[in-house]
Amino acid sequence: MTRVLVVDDEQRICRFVARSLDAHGFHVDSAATATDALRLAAANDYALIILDLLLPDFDGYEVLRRIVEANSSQRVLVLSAVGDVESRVRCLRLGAVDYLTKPFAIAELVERVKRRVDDHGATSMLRWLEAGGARLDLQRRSLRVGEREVPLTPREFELLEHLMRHANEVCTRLELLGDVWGYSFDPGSNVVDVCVGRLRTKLEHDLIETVRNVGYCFIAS
Amino acid sequence: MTRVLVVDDEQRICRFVARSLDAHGFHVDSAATATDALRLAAANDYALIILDLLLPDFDGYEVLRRIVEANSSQRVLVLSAVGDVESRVRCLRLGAVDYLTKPFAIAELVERVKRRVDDHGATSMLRWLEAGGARLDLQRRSLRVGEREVPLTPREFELLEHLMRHANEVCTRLELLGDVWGYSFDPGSNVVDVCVGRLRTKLEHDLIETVRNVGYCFIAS
DNA sequence: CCGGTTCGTGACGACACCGTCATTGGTCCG
DNA sequence: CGGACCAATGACGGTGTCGTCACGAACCGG
Repeated sequence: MTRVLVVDDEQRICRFVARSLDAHGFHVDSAATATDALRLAAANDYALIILDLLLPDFDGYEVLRRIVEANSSQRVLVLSAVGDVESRVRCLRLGAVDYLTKPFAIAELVERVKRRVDDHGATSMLRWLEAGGARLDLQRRSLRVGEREVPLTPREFELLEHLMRHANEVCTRLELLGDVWGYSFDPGSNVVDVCVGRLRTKLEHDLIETVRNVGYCFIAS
Repeated sequence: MTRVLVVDDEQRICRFVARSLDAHGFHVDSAATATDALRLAAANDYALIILDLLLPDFDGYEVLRRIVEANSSQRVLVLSAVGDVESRVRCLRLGAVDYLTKPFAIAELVERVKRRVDDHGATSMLRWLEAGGARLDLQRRSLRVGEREVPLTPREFELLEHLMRHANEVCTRLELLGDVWGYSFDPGSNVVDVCVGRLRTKLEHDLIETVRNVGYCFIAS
């Protein structure tokens, strides 16, 4: 069973989250202090660690740093009361895979956990992603569609990587803005649409489907 | 012992290369046809395959494609009589790790084989490279030096990656031009020097040493 | 010490990237 | 059918990247 560690000093939240994840088939451990968290993280192999930044005995960033330093492939989802951009980028730079601000809807947390756990297998470094006649070379950051080699800009690459990693799933604009652009807010423009448009002309088959009012979806079959 | 496969239709070359590599401590298998090569590649785990593009029974590019397709982490060094740029980039795009034109000095081949074999362990996807107080994040393509996060341009990243992967070894300009710029010729300008210069200002400690008349070397200690 | 070669660096310009916006085209619903 | 909303697209410009070059500094041999 997939193991997940929840780190939060509030017993209430810990139990709440644990119960919800448990109901979705995860095996959940929990820790209320940084010391416990680090000990458990070192002793077990968790698919994901859900880490509250506010802990009694240690600075949250420091805990994150140590966890990732000890095991660089450890995936961490940060929970935080502060939602500002600096904190977000700081965590992502330290190696977190996602960042969610309190208060949060439990449904969203579960969704994100599922997604990040699924990532786990895929992220562990394949050489390329392949779907629908398109092959994305993750090491060379290039795209081959059919027999032709198509150059991608960095942004286009990151966007396409995200879409292909979640092939056949709908990715919302906000999710894309967060994961590809690093925004935790809506810039109020159509950046995503434009970038998707540019990708489409390069892919030349309609591999990216638009889901009205929601976002986009890469069609794998 | 490190296993290497030599694929060449000329018996003479096969034996010659095999003997030289054997003398340097490699366990060498050889194949004279594409069919044999594919069979052996599928059956064994080679640290490196040295592949002549000119084979009696198959197109060399096709063989390369199949080898890499069957095992995307298989490293292949291409030997070829044609030295033009198109062939080179085509092979590298298909997944080759190096490209050497015939005729070649056996010493150079041995050197390259050693280097590419050493790569093997390092390349198999660490999260980051760390040396001399600098940490290069291979997934985020960013650099952390001390406590500061320094942005790198794509070129700078690739150059620094190469230098750090071969820390404490001298990298010649030609080697860098080949591996980082994809040139198989000398453009007759000082691109490398300029790019190294830009990197140095970002690293801020003199981690990159210049080796007069040869090239550059990243100092790890 | 001197001349030649090699290396470092600042300036410049071409070009690509990418976010914005306005306009057009599509879709849904009353 | 018409209006409202949403998505697609072409144009534009700011900004960053990167190769080139020229000039000065460093180095080396005689």
